[in-house]
Amino acid sequence: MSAGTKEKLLEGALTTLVEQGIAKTSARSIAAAAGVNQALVFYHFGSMDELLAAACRHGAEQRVARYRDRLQRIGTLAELLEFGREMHAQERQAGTVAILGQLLAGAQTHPRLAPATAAGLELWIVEIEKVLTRVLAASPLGEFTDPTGLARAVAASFVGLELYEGVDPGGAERALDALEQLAVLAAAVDELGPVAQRAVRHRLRRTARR
Amino acid sequence: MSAGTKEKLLEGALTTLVEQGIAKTSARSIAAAAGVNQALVFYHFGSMDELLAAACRHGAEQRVARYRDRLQRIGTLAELLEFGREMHAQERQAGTVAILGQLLAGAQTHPRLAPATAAGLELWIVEIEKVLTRVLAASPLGEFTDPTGLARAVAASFVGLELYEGVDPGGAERALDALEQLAVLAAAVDELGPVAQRAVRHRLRRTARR
DNA sequence: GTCTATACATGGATAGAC
DNA sequence: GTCTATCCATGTATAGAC
Repeated sequence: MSAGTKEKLLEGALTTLVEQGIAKTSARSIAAAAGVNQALVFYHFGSMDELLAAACRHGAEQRVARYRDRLQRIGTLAELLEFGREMHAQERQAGTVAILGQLLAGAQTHPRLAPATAAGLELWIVEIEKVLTRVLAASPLGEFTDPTGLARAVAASFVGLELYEGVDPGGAERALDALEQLAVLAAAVDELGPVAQRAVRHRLRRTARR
Repeated sequence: MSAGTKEKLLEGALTTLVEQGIAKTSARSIAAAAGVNQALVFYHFGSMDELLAAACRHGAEQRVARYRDRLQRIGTLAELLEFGREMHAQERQAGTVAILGQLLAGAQTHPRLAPATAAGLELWIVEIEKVLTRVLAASPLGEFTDPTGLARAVAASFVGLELYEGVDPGGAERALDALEQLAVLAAAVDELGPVAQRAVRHRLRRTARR
């Protein structure tokens, strides 16, 4: 059946990206991972470009769907932090971020792959942005932050951290801890008393002009 | 002359990584970029692995050296921010971050490349860590931050942002702006009056336990 | 839709002349 | 140290039988 094979190839592409990296992801390696004949890559997708582009979209949609509902019910920075840790652990194990890292690296010099990868990443970014917008609007920090930009920064940074983890797991863990410490710090500002908040705001308004 | 050819190959490897990406970086493409014979890759370096590892180290040392002195004279978060912007613009143009992105992606599934890439990144991290340690020690934020972890987070995030920029330049610019806004915010806390600082500290001490 | 076979390009690596 | 030539593996893609 066609749908079965197409699906197998999409999944095969994703596992190959994780296990072999973009440099060794080929029609043959994908077909082997999918357990199907190599020629079927071209029958179903026409070219490697198209298969990788489709796999990127497929993988991102599949994964983002797992969190959409839950993210919608998050209201505070502290809640977001806790759930973010959970998501991060799950997606790390699933290889989602590793896939994005490999595709992003490949897309740098591969015009056909770039828009597809951007679209895949965008699926994540949209969700992050929605939560951040909601959470920051209810915070004294809202006035000084840009959820649209921050969502993109968060997504890109996670990819960078995942790649870093591949060559220095200890360093990456230390980096994640430091960032979380920073986020906890921001969450603490949320709960500052009104006098202190006013003082902080006043100072920020004077300085944060750019 | 041997030193000349070795150097040419190292430089050729770096430009090839930027222009073609890790997936299409080969002994032939590097030799072409270097303007030397393909067989010389193996005469001088033995294998592609070794050449890439050497190129990574070579490139990082060369680039980091440009900033070491200047970074040593930076004393405040605001100064660091301004100089960081300058460094970022220069290194982006030189392709330094793009190279690290490609090597990191390749290293994920390439045991021999991983330690070399980690070492190259570490050269940058060490410098960032030194400045951050100095700057944060003089700041009320010092008590709540970990320069070692932050330096790693900064380096990894920049790689992620660079990769993201390759597929969505507008989004990446927005992300960088948002992060800079955040950094300016942190710099503002540095200059808070003593009363407000005490209030912030008090609150943070109570919350930032992890 | 799927398989075998195959053409044709590219890449890693070595041998041996210069 | 450098060049030519070459071997062999891997990769993209297509043709044609089933």
